[in-house]
Amino acid sequence: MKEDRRIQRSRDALHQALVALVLEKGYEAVTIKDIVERANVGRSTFYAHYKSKEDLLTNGLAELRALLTAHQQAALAEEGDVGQRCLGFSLALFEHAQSFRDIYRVLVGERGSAIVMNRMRALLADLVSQDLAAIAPAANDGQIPRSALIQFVVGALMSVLAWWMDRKSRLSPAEVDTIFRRLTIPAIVAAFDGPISNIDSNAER
Amino acid sequence: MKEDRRIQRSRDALHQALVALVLEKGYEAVTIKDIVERANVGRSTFYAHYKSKEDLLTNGLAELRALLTAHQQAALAEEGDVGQRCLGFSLALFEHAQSFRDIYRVLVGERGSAIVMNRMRALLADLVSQDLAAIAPAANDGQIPRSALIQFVVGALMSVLAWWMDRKSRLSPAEVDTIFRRLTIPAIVAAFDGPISNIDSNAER
DNA sequence: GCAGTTATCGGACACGATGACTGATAATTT
DNA sequence: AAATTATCAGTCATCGTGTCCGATAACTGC
Repeated sequence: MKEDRRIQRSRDALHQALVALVLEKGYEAVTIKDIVERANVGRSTFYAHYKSKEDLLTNGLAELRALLTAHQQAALAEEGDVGQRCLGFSLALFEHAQSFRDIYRVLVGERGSAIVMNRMRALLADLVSQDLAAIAPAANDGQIPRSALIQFVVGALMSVLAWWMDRKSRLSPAEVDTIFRRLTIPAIVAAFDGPISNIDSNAER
Repeated sequence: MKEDRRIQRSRDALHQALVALVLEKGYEAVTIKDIVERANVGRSTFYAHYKSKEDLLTNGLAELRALLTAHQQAALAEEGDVGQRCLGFSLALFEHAQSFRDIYRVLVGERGSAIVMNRMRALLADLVSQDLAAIAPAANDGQIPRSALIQFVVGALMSVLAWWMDRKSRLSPAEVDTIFRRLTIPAIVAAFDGPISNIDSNAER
């Protein structure tokens, strides 16, 4: 027995309505009344499926998570030197972001909410954490706590992503990815290296 | 004629109540009723001073802005090589954050609000922008847009700050600052350098 | 197709937060 | 001491939330 078609239609409509409305007014300002009116479903129907506005959001994020982890696994499986495999999912992320620009602006951009962004942050932190674990399994980081490095990378990633989304820059996903990697990889390398006394003389290994 | 002492008392009480409540429940969950009850202030009094919850918040942020810009100006005025002047305000920021841990957890941490964090982000972006302008006045960045670099640094800074605040890590401001700089400075250097083909051979200048 | 299941609808309800308004009271300033 | 004015308590209309119900429609499995 498949899932009732009515259920799919309602859920889809609600998800789409949420995204559209958050882009217009911001997450906090969106009311459930707004959502059900935009989705053209009855009020009770909403509560039949989701407990609250946040519940609806959480549900929508599940798909994204699955998609990104799949991309990451694929990237990790491929061959290449550390500089290529490290953060291997970033290009896929930027490409995915371009395809679903609207959703991503809600996830990382100015119009997002603390709740949404925290969810996204946690999701990316998982990815980065696994990625770093695959690159440098041991924990002999050069005095820099692993968790700090993870948060650093996630923050940088979300910032670059938000920067790209909010401005109308015509950069391609590959170009943005290049920017991100050129900035981030040196930081990761520096984290794994020993102490650095000066900037001008870096990476003598 | 100075400002009425009753006004100061009311405003102070409201500010303190807001900070305390946000730390307990998160910004969104705090109601005006909560605030006036905690502050022991009449409901109408709140509306006599502030238009809304956000208005109260904005008012509180003004002081912080003044304090941080002052710190930055002082740091920029001092002498030293690029590695020292660059992001010279960061240590002051971390020290300030330790002194006002409660407030900063609202500003950058998990319990903060999108509104507050966006304000904080804009504030830091101004500081970083001026800082980078002082270091590298021209705009011949190595293919990396200046605005992207600014957002990158701000995101990294807020992430490290949030990481430090949210965990109970006993690190001193100086230690956190070292972590932040060791990660960020290489990224900035890489941004100003020419194209890099590989990670292992970077900074050949 | 038909019968049984079930999602949806729309209305009603209680509840809590908001923001504005009032007159009386108390504190402060000059 | 007198004039000013911030504060208080209370009231009011409005809005969003979350829940419940019966009636109606749509869907599924046979």
